[in-house]
Amino acid sequence: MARPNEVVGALLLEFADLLSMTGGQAFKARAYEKAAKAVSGHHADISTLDLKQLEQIPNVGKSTAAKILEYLSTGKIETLEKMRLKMPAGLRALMNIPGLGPQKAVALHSELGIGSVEELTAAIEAGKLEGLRGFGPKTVENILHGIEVMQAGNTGRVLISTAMAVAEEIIADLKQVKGTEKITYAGSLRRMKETIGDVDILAAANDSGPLMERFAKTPLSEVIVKGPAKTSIRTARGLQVDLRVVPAKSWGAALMYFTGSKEHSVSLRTRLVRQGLKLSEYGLFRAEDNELLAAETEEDVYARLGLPWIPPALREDRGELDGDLPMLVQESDLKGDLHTHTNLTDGVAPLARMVEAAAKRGYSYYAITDHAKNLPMQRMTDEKMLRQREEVRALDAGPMTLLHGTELNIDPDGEVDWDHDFLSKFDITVASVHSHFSQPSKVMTQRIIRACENPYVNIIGHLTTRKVLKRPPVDADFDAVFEAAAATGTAIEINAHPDRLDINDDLILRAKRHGVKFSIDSDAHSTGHLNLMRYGIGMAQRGWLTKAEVINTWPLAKLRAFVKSKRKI
DNA sequence: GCCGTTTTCGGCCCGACTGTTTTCAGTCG
Repeated sequence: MARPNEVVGALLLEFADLLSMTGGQAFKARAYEKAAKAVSGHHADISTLDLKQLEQIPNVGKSTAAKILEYLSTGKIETLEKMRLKMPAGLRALMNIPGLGPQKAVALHSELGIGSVEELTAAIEAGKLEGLRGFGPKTVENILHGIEVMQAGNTGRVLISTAMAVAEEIIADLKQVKGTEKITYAGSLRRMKETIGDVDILAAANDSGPLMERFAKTPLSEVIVKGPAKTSIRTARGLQVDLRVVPAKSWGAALMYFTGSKEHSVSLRTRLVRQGLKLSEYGLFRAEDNELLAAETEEDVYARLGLPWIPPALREDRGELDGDLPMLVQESDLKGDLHTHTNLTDGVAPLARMVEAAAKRGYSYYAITDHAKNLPMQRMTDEKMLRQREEVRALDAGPMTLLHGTELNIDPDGEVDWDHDFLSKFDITVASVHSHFSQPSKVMTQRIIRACENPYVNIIGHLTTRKVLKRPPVDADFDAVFEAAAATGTAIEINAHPDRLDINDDLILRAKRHGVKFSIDSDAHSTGHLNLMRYGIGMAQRGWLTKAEVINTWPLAKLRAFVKSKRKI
């Protein structure tokens, strides 16, 4: 079952949508949207909070707090129920059609009684929209196309790696255009969010024409809008890509503007309005006389606002404007990878190739952690594992130190594959849940805590076992797990594979509060996967992590001491 | 509905683009 925070967040969002459809309440709707986001992302379980504590959540006031309490005690929110009665359930789905917002949705309902996507399609086919104010032939055509796009499942979010590949390909192409002074990706991709809704590309050039022309001709894509400052396309796979072109002198302000997040920008803007300033994509200006104060670099603009440059991963309005910023962990801080596979189990590359590729990354240590024997499909045996250890020792000629480890299976009771004697011969171990995902929360929690208590388990791998956009996380009391991990000296993995990104930023922030240590690992099954670390680093940065909190940035001696001290418990 | 160095009322980011409009509303990010 989902956390109460997410359930209530979704209800508040529905409330916001319904409000925006009734019109004239735009600010109220926005307030509920903000509250919804704050509640979903709040670190504490809202079902454990009282009225006062609920009101402490930013953007949650008396009214929303009361609604949350009402939901927690009765299972529903009376005012929401009443609003639902006024609007057909399918009307909200109309807003998912690209180009169709709340105003048009409600017009379709009040004028023609349309309350679902099916009814809208039928009405268009019957010509009923002709003559309806605001619905000219072009609009109707766009709506039909929007329905097609939506029904093809082409409006959702994509993995960050998918978006990154598209962005890097387009940028490489547009770099060739004459007159392009700078070009980079911005938006949620630059902030390293786990999924990406659309790709924002920013370029600096005096004349935007050639860039826009070239971009509009991107193969296998359709143009959504095209103008001198902004052009949007949709790729065949349904990913929207926006290109903005600004003069080089506005680069910093524009990069800030298009990097967002929206919440960060709004918070920043609200503050500076009070100082008599205003910020747009063209620069920071004094409000009274429009004097340009800063624009060329992000550093300039933030500095003029009395702020340090804020790393994109922190720009989520989670307190980054309020005080000291952490020295975020960087990819160059990583001294090794502690979770990797070879073709002895389900990897595709032999040991020597993996080691060679890892050495090229400049690591000072590298752990081989093939699957353990209780995962039958991997056909692991004691003998195979011991033979691999000999191979690892033979290959270990430095300067990169090889660690022989394994990825253990946390069985349904919290036990792992081998006895203490066998386990004690590994240099380091990862333990992960690979089956029985749907245990009740209490059982799952105890299961993982028991693994943490095993003196030979050093890292819990992909804790929630979720697959991004595919499989939900397991149900467990993660705060209890983090408490146990911190107490036993067990690190929690940040699995860098873009399919997993497990744990994610929200959980990292919660884990941090318990004093947990982390390990950022590629979980590589091929040499190419070693380079996926960038996504794990992105997630760690979004979780405000510093180098000191990440065990694979530590020197080898300190890492070995971390393993050793747990075995003494 | 929420918030506060403009603090219990009055403002809430703001610009680009499209379509329909005859000066602007709606949508989007």
